[in-house]
Amino acid sequence: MATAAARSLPRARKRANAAGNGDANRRAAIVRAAARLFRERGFDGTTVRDIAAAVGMRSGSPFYHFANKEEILFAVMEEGLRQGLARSEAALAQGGDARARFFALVRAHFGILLEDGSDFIPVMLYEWRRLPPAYRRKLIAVKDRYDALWQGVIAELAASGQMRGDPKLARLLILGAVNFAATWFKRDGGLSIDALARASAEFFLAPRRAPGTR
Amino acid sequence: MATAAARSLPRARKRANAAGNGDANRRAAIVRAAARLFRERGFDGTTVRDIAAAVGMRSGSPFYHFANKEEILFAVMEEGLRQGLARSEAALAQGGDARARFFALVRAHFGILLEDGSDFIPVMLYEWRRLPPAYRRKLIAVKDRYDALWQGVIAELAASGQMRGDPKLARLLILGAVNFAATWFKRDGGLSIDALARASAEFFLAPRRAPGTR
DNA sequence: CCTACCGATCGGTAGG
DNA sequence: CCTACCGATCGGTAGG
Repeated sequence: MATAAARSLPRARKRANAAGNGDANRRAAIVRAAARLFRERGFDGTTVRDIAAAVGMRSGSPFYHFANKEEILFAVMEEGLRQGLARSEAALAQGGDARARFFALVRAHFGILLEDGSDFIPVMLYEWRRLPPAYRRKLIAVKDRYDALWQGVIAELAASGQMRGDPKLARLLILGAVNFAATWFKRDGGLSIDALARASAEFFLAPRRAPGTR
Repeated sequence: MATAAARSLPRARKRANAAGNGDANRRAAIVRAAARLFRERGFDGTTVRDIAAAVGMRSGSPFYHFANKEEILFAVMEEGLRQGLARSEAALAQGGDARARFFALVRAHFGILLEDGSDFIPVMLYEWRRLPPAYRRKLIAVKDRYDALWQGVIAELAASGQMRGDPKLARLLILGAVNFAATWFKRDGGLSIDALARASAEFFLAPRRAPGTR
């Protein structure tokens, strides 16, 4: 998790971390504040001074924790993928048939996008181009694992006639539809995240045959 | 179309336009170049110098045509909506049943997002937050007209059992899925825009009953 | 539309 | 992690 960051940090920082003091908490606070600001104002629209002020530091101090601004962006996205994978795997671990697991995955992903403090994945979706290619490569492997979770469930649904079309296209369309909710969903709009997830999942699935019909 | 810009432009510019010379061409060239750059690098990642250089001007010259950088962004989005509305209305004007018009609308929108030189609407989708609120208000009315075109066709499909779920949610999910293709679709990927549009529209529609079954 | 320029801001650093 | 600072860049302008 800290592999990429560790390579370019000052020696003093590495010592502090090894000593097990509270340094990691400050780093996590920076990442959290940066995620919120990057989501609200974009990467280029957020200054390192903004991030520092949000955690009560002076303007130069974030560079004690990160070699440069891009590394903060990388840390935000890495944290998003970590949380997203953990949450999605937990959803799938509850078991049930393909339909139930699909519901759980849709609900988990809406949560990652729309719940309070869930700024990490939206930043990854909307600021991806700002991340230098060298950093991108490190995240793509993790993104692929995330996509594979979806692909597995969708392929299962397709095989049993519960979802139409090519499974890969289905995955891209479904994830696109869900991801775009980050731009239009308002929590005070009367629709809960649970209800949104349920209705969306139903929309994507082929209608279930009522028992006793054929 | 030029209403918003005209208010804040230098007097010399207004005179030139009224005289009917080629000034408008230079302005259009700036908007086109800005659209491409904003899409590639984002609004904050693009400098006015970049835009000027792309059309063979010196760094200060775009300000002869636009009062400030935000006004260039506004012009890009305004042009995108103008083109998008014209193209969508043309698609609908071809007539046919609701299913055929839905296909035409999906195809038109994919074109607006994915064809060469179609940078205007992607900029609107991905740089919307960068546009100052006063400018946003002017565009929302046009955006609403665009949404209404989709809502009409989708409501018709829903009423005839060819689309499931709440029509408004269906519109948001479908447009989200289509819009997100701007981030993943590669023209050299072997899938044509036509084929993508056909397969996607089929995915969203409830299965058509085969003739002779019930 | 160009020349020449300015004030402000920003990412980043040295040294403690 | 702070103080004090720098070099570069950027949006924008005056005057022609």
